[in-house]
Amino acid sequence: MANNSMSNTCMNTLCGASTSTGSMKGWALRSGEVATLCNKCGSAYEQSIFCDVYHAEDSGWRHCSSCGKRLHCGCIVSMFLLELLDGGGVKCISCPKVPGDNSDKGEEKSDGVGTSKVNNANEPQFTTDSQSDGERKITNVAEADGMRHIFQLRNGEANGFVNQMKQENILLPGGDIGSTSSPKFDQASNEFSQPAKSETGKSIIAAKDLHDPLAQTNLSITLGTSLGNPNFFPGTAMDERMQSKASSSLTQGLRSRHLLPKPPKSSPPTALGANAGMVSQIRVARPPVEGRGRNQLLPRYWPRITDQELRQISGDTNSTIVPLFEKVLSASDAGRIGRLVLPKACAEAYFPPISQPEGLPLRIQDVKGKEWVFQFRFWPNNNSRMYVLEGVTPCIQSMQLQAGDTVTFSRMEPEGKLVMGFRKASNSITMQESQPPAIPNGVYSSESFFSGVFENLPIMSGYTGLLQSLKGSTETPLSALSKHLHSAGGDISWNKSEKLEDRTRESLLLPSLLVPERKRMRNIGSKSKRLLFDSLDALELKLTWEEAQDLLRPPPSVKPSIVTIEDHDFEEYEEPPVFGKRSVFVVRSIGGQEQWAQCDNCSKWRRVPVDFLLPSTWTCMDNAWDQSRCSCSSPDELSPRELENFLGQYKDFKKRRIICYRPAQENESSSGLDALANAAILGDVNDPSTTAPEVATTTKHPRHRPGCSCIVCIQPPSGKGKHKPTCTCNVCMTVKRRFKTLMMRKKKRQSEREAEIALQRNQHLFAPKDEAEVESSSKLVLDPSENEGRSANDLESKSPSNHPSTKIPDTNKGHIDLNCQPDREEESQVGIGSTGMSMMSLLQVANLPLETYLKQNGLTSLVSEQQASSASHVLAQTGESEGRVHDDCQLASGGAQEQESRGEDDNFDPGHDQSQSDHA
DNA sequence: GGTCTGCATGTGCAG
DNA sequence: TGCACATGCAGACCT
Repeated sequence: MANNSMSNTCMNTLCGASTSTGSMKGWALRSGEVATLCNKCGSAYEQSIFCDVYHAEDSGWRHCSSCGKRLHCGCIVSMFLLELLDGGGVKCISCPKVPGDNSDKGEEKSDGVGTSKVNNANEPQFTTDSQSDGERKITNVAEADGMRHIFQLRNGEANGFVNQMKQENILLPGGDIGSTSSPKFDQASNEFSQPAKSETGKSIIAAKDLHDPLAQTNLSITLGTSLGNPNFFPGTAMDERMQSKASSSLTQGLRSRHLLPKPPKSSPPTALGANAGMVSQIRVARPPVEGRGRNQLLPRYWPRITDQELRQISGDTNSTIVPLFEKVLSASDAGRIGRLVLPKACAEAYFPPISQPEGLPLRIQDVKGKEWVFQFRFWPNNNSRMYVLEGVTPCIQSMQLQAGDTVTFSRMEPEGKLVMGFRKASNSITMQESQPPAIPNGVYSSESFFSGVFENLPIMSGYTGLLQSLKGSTETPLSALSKHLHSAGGDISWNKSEKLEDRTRESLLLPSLLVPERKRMRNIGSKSKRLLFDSLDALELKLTWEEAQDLLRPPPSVKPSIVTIEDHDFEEYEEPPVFGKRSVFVVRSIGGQEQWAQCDNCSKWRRVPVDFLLPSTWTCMDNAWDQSRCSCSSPDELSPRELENFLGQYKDFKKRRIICYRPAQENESSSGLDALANAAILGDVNDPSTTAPEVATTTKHPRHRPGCSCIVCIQPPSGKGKHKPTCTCNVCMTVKRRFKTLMMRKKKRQSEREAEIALQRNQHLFAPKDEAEVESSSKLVLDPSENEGRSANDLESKSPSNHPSTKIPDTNKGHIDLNCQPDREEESQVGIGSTGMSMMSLLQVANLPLETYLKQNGLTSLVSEQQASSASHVLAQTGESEGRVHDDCQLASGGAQEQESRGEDDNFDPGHDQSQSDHA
């Protein structure tokens, strides 16, 4: 047998081990499969190439059970030819269509293959290998034309191509290889006279036809595993499906060739064609050649490696990187179990064929050059196989990967080494900010593909990361983004990306950008219980009470009724508020406040009147105050630098908010609003040290009107210095008035408690214990006036768990209470009367000067605190929120002491009061 | 008790 | 409807 005499060299050119030295090891696998592994270098992709070498004479060649034609096995060509018979033996699949072609029967001449693959009319047909070279003409004219076209196309690179074809010929399976030498390769490469080459050429053409631009790419063809390791499962017929699968693998392999680094002009004809100019930068999924069967890789596994990344990963070496596939890590993959489930198609296409569940060790190099050995194996699963890589935990940990991240498998050519890259999938703005800027990370910004290597990714990676997240290039968000990019004039830079990011993020997470992320995340857990939810996203979505309040707007077309309380006008709406659009307030250095709104269409920022309440949607068209900027086509009023500064500080605020939010969450002794209310009353909301001095942005309180006494609005104006204790401005007066109200409540509760204790004491004296308890409890329930008179706080105070000193904010804190009743205060005051405390006396107390009251109640410390802590600078609304956040943080830790010092101040129900103010 | 291993099972998707 | 695959689970094995 000619091929037995052949000495082959390991395709790893750096290895060079040859069969003659015994360095090659092969396994004849089931029914035509063969796997080889170089003992020296571990390269394991040559199985299809040298299969005839490693097959025993008896098993290396099969004869068709029907026609007796000698069939090759386990090689690329035979993928299309071999049919495994249930009863044993093999059969060339062309037999039914080309019967009686026994010309090769018994012939041991290594013509390679029974290439009499008969296809449908649309398929190129090739003559059988029994034909002479002259007869081995391509009968499909179009195909021939295509081949000529290839040569013509490659004419300028003829030498290189021929060389490549030589290389391919070397790699090509079949008897040709086993029995021929390089001259024949040359001949073959020139004339495509060899069936194997015809087959390959066909594939090339097919690939080329579909990926024409790619066809101009580097055709440094190196047959990868994809070309030669179809798994022939026992008992499975090589039906059309298998063919297509094999074809898919083949075309994938061809595709891989086309994915080799190429001139920037070459762009895959993906749906991103519109972005062809950016294609070399954009992370575009490289689909398998389309139309080559139903079993091509699912798009989710298409590698999305930019050419630049390919060049990067290949580094200074001459190696080329052939992206094979990628996979988003599932929780299982990234878990401690250390098993990475491989997509079946990918495993069978790109990894060595394995016939035993034990599989074989696979050496995979990571992007840092470290080599890992994983066990590539499978489990039988529902008449199928489930391929896994075992022992990946160290590698996963080394790369610091987690569920949702992506691992990418590539092959380094010509070494043939498998390379495992990764790409982080973090989508948090904070995470991104925490990363070095060169490796912006995040779905909205960028990602660090092969982060160990691509530390100097171009700024474009911001978009590529985003695009990467958009699985499948045809998804609408991608198009939208593409449009956005184009609308941005193609000025793609990280800064731009950042701006986009800012804009989107500030727009409360642009849904269109969230959608693909969610879609992508479906890969890691389609089951609801498996969905991952980024904690910081959760944080983003978690609106605090006051944040939600910030977004509330008076209901449209509803006129408020004005209620005057203590010479202050309050708007009262019968309809519940609606959510409005977030805006940004800026305090100009020259003085004065500005409100800025972002157009929902073009994302440009427009200046709007300070007192304008933005509706839920707002566009430039609605900018009635500046006719020069009432269109999206109008330029930004802010210079890029101003905008950067403008948004940068807002981002800082958000970052601090996130940081602060956590400890505030952990300490529930004082809710944010509670703390804010107390802090506002004490006037220390705006600690200059904790707020942005000049630009403090947030939304404006919807009810913010002169005289509004809500928690937000009562805060002292900034930039005007501290208020004096004797200040009688509205703000100070409101603060004082509300504090008096607070004190009144405190007094009322004390009185009620005393009265209650006295009552119980009396009941104990004049009634049996049980009866007294029943009466007492029933009185609480049955006596509506008294029950109503008892505030919720009072009732809560009865509960041991709600002891004033340990009171935990009720569950309504942090939530919007749209149903609060403005007259509740009155009810509670009625209740005060019922407890025996004179309303007149309370009014007297209320009319006392605050300082007098405080002194009478031993709260002088609060006086000094209030005087010392008046926040003096203007609060732009973000500053308010920021102050709140900081106060949340500060009060979360110090809230207990503060509450303690304030006695029962914590019984002040800010939510109620807030709502009351709002409704007042 | 923890970890590993092999297999089973449920779910979503593609054909 | 079948397949792919994420994950559960039970038994074996290890510490």
